Amino acid sequence: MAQFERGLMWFRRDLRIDDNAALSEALLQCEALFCVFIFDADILASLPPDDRRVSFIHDSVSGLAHDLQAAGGGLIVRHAAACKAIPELARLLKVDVVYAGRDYEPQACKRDDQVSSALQREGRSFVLCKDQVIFEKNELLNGENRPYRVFTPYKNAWLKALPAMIPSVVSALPLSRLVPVPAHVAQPCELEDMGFTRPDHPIVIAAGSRGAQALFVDFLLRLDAYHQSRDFPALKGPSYLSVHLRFGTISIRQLVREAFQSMAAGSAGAATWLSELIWRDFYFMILYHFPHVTETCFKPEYESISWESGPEADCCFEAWCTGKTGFPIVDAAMRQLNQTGYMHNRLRMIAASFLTKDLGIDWRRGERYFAMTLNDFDLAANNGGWQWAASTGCDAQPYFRIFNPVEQSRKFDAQGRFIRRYIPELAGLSDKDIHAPWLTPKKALKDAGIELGSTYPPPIVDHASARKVALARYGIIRN
DNA sequence: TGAAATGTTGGGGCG
DNA sequence: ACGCCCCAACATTTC
Repeated sequence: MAQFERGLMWFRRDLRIDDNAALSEALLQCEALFCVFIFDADILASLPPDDRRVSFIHDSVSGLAHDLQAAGGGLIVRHAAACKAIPELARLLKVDVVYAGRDYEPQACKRDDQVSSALQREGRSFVLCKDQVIFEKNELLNGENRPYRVFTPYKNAWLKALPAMIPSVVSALPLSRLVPVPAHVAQPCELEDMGFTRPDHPIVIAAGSRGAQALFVDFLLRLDAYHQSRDFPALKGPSYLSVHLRFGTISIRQLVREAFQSMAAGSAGAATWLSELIWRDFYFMILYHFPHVTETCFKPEYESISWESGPEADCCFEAWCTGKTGFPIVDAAMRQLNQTGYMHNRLRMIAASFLTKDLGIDWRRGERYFAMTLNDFDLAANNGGWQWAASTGCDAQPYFRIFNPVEQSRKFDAQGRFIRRYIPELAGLSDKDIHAPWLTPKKALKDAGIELGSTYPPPIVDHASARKVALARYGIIRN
């Protein structure tokens, strides 16, 4: 027996029908269910017109609309401020309830509070369902009944609690309750209508849940080798599913189910990959319990660090952003980001370490740049990753653990294959020389057609001295 | 999910 | 054969 007569499913970061917690619940509780996606004008206003992510979302929304139509329903699409548009639409459609997947970002929580009160003022309900994560809020607490701050014990508790949390079978949904888009609410919502254009270099990953499933199937063939290949940016090691997880075109439960089963069957690759998925849950949890991390260091004492600022620092930051630091692995990483919107995880650590430790620039500036450029940008994971690298976060690497960009390059791109891909002007250097052109004999440079300072920049800092400066900068924490 | 600095050991060259 | 030195290789400590 359904609880409500008419309902509205509001899709946000869960652009799929399969294994969608809020949609499942809405279908079970409503006799008739409308569906909507809002291109939130409040968010879109700050994005450039050719933002890759907007066209990816647009494609994914089209796919979702198609899937809903095929099931006998439909997707209402709007370009508006969501906090107003949802209550208005609820009134127009005379629904009793609005369902959505819960969002843990502070701004989204605020928006959902507004939507909730606006709906309740008119006697409608607003139901948020856990969908983005496996464990949320207080579902995993430590012995003192407090949120975990260290990853390893969190992971152990997570793994122990998992079997009870994940349902192994998804029951069939009453899709016949889906309602098509009523003629009087249909509106055109093409990219151009919203002031956006298709980017010259769109996200290369296929959008929509169909794109996600194809990618997942392909990754499963490589899963067992994940732990061996994932750290080498020249290899096809990662799942590349992050952008799909970001927009919910694939379900985290589906991924975890697969990873857990393979791990139980003895796959070391699956165990390592599952650990990465747990990191994702961990950072969602941290953001939920400690929302101050969006503005300040998780560890308050790290706020007393004085970062480099002024024209010289601005110049260094610019060089970092554009991939002109003179450190090939860092520059290749940043050029991959700028050209594709993706950066390999190992390179994210190297680039973040370089900005904060070698250049002494505030992690928040790097975080903001990644937020603008990463296809898979997610506040919780991006903030967690940056604070980890900057040593300011919970369970961060100790501040004295400083990456040497040349050592990292030699270790993880030994043949320079990745560097050559993104810095073709260095391609002529030998495998040995390509990691540090400034140490290369003059003749070898000349033979490779390189002139430091004109074809490729000299190193922007001396790592050994930058390291000492960083230790002194962070040393203030000890006193 | 470091790397540098420092300490220790042992083989080999050499007088 | 022996002591001495050098230094690579490895281990431990430190940041």
